[in-house]
Parts: sequence; C-alpha cells; structure tokens
Amino acid sequence: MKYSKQRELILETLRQNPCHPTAETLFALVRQKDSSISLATVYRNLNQLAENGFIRKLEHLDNVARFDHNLTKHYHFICSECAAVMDIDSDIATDIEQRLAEQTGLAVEGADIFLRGVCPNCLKHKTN
Amino acid sequence: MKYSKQRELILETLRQNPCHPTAETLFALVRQKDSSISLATVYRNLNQLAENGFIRKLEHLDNVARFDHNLTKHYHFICSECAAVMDIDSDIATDIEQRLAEQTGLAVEGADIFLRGVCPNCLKHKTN
DNA sequence: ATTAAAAATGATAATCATTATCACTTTTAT
DNA sequence: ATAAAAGTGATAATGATTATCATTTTTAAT
Repeated sequence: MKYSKQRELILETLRQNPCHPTAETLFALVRQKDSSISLATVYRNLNQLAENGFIRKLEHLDNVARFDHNLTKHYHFICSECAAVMDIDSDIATDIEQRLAEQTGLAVEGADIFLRGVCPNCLKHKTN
Repeated sequence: MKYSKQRELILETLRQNPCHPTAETLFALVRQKDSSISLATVYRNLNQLAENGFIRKLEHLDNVARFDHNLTKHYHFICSECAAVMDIDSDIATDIEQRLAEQTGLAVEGADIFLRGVCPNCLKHKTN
C-alpha cells in the first residue's frame, strides 16, 4: 500500500468521527478539507484500510456499510429510532466463539453481535 | 393481509427449503411450480410475511437478504467459503439482551449474533 | 350469486449503495 | 531523473431491492 494524502485524510477524519459513519458521510466530511476528492476514492480507501486492518468495516448493521476506527474487540448497539451506533463492551458475551467451537466442532473465525433498541436520547424524546 | 395463492406457495416453498434462501433462490424454486409468478411478487410477499411474523428476514448476514422459516430464538453461522448458513442454538449466549440492559440501562429490543467460520463440508475439502 | 372496494399480481422502470473502468497523476525504488 | 506501480477523479455499470401502474383476484356486503 503506497502512501496517498487522500487516504491519510480519510483515516484521520474517521478517527476524529468515531460515530461509525458511512462512506457518504465521510465523503461529506473529507470534502470540507479537500474539495476535489472523489467519492470513489473514499470508497476505495475505506475498503483498503479495512482489508489491511487499519479500520473495521461494519457491513451488517444497516443496509449501508459503516466504518469503525476502533480495533479493540467490541460489539454494536444500533438505535432503531435514529440509527445511531454505540460500542458495546465484549464482556457481555464472553468466549462466545470458543463456546460455539467446543459445542459444535465448527471452525469459528469470529462473531458479530448486533444489539437493537432505543438509545437514551431517543427514549427521552419518545412520547408513546 | 388478503389471501393469495402466490403467497401460500412462497411460504410453503420456504418451509420446504430451510437453507435460508435469498429472494432470487426462492424465485427460482417457486417458478418450478408457478411458471408465471413474478420476482416482484416474491420480494413483496417475503417482506410482508416477515412484517407479519410468519417468517424471519435475515438482512445482515450477507449483502443479500435471506429468509428463515424458523421462528424459534436462534442465531446464525455463515460459512466464509460457501456462504451456507446454519442455525445456532441460542444458549451459546444466554440472556445477552438482559445482561446488556442491566449493565448499560439501554432499552434493548433484540440481539442478532452472526458467527463466521468454515463449515464442516468446506473444511473437509480445503487443501491449505 | 353479484358486485364493488381493497388488495394482490406481473411486468418493468427506478433507486441507491457500491464497484469497475480508464485516462491521467503521484509515489517510490532504483 | 526516471519508470513501474499504485492511486486518483470522473463517471459508467452493477445488482439487489423497491416503486409504479394497469389488470386481476379476493372478500365482505348486498
């Protein structure tokens, strides 16, 4: 992977916005700093950064891919009202991969846990 | 929801094919019984059946929606080689929703757990 | 049984996130 | 300094899904 200033800007912007943004959201943010950057470049670099382990691609939260700068083991909570994403500590399901491997003999590579619900902010504003 | 013979055929076909098929796969299967059924009808009815709780829509396994006739609480394992989907008993992560609610105070509505790995069949055929 | 409104269908166009293409530019190892 | 490799911007293509719409089917009331 050769250096590019666009990629550096994209990574920096993701790290400054730990809200699990989509490629489109990041594109808008990055455009503020580099008005000529292309959407294709954002997509390309986000995928490449994820493939090389610099960021995490969350493909299955939404129907859009979201990107996460946080590489530590954790899961995600998505608000069914506002679609905000929160990190959830991995100790809510300890050793789930190991347990599955033991119980079933399957070759488990990883686990993704997505929790759905209403975030505190939306709960506060709900009338019903 | 008014009766339709197309919807009945779609539901019946899904129940006979518990392999978590996509809409396209079901379309091909259903076409064998009703050669004039439309792809739009398959999509429409699968969504409607899921909305009404007759089936489950698995939107976040793949980048395609898959449909599950099994309404009991369970999670999924997807093979990274062949994309086959297996049901995983929910006791691998007991009370995960309740634990999260207690630990964080979040209003948890549900949990989806996706396990990734290699299925027994692919493992057998892997050379490396 | 008849009928009229509501819902469903089939065909196909539209949408939307993402990827592919390609001429041109930047990076980097020599 | 330079040439190959990799990256970029613009835009076309893709593919799953949804929307549209004229026609048909279902269903509840007469």
